[in-house]
Amino acid sequence: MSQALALLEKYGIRSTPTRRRVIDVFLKCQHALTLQQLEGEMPEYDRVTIYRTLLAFWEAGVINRVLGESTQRFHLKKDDSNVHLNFKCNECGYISTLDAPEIPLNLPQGFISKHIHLLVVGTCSDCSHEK
Amino acid sequence: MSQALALLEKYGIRSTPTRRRVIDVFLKCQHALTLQQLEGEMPEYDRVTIYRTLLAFWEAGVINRVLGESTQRFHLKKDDSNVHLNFKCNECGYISTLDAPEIPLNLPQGFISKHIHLLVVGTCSDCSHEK
DNA sequence: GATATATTTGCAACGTCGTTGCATAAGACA
DNA sequence: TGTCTTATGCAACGACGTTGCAAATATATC
Repeated sequence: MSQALALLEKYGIRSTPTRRRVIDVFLKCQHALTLQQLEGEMPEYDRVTIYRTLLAFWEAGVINRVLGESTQRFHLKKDDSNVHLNFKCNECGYISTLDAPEIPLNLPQGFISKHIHLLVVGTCSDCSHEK
Repeated sequence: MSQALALLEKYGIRSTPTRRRVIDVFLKCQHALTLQQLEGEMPEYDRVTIYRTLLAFWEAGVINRVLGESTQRFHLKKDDSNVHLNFKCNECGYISTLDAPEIPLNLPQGFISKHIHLLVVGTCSDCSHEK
């Protein structure tokens, strides 16, 4: 069974061509993708359908939204951690998901943290080596 | 001299009614604001003018953008730290700027970090006390 | 203080993006 | 296979960020 099918089954989501295709694209591209990028990778599918597919995936917990960008980006969820670390390279623009460290948060009295979104902006290894 | 005027002078920005007003609004509201919220607070000024004012402030380093929201939010810069910590309350929706801790980032080889944006999502003290 | 120059303002308008409604097509289940 | 549920594609909307341009305003110079 394909990896895509296995994922859909794991999260209890109906298998359709669009959905299998979206997962394949995510598996192929290792960085976080915008809706537009997905459209570009699978032009035979409708924009709205991809949009709704992402919604369904998001609700089911298959993917994560990257916070920190004007246009939304998504990537397959790696683990169930509450800490989400993404790295945005200013040179190539790619957003990669990294393993999140423990964050020593010192929130003021009364504040309750549910999710921690970390976006680190800088230069990725590919781009820093090129110089 | 008003606080607004002092700020404008400090950053070498021309003083105009719009700009002084925008700063006053920021000083009054302690949380991060969207363009729309600013419009609401100063309806006698044009939407685009406020937009361009924010642009100018942003370029001059007067304000920071909060990353992590679909609609952009801005707040007066507190210090020159590279770590930006904002807290979004899921109940009331307000975004407050908190003092940022040291982040023990363990980036892979070759990654260079310039800015660290932290968005903590949860419940703020006001909303958690209400229950 | 008056004039010339550089910036800012307000208005109109556009493009992109996220989103919804609805009729049709396709998956699930008996 | 037939029925029911869910997904798809198309059209279209609204919000938001953005630009161009002419008029108004701030700053510099005399």
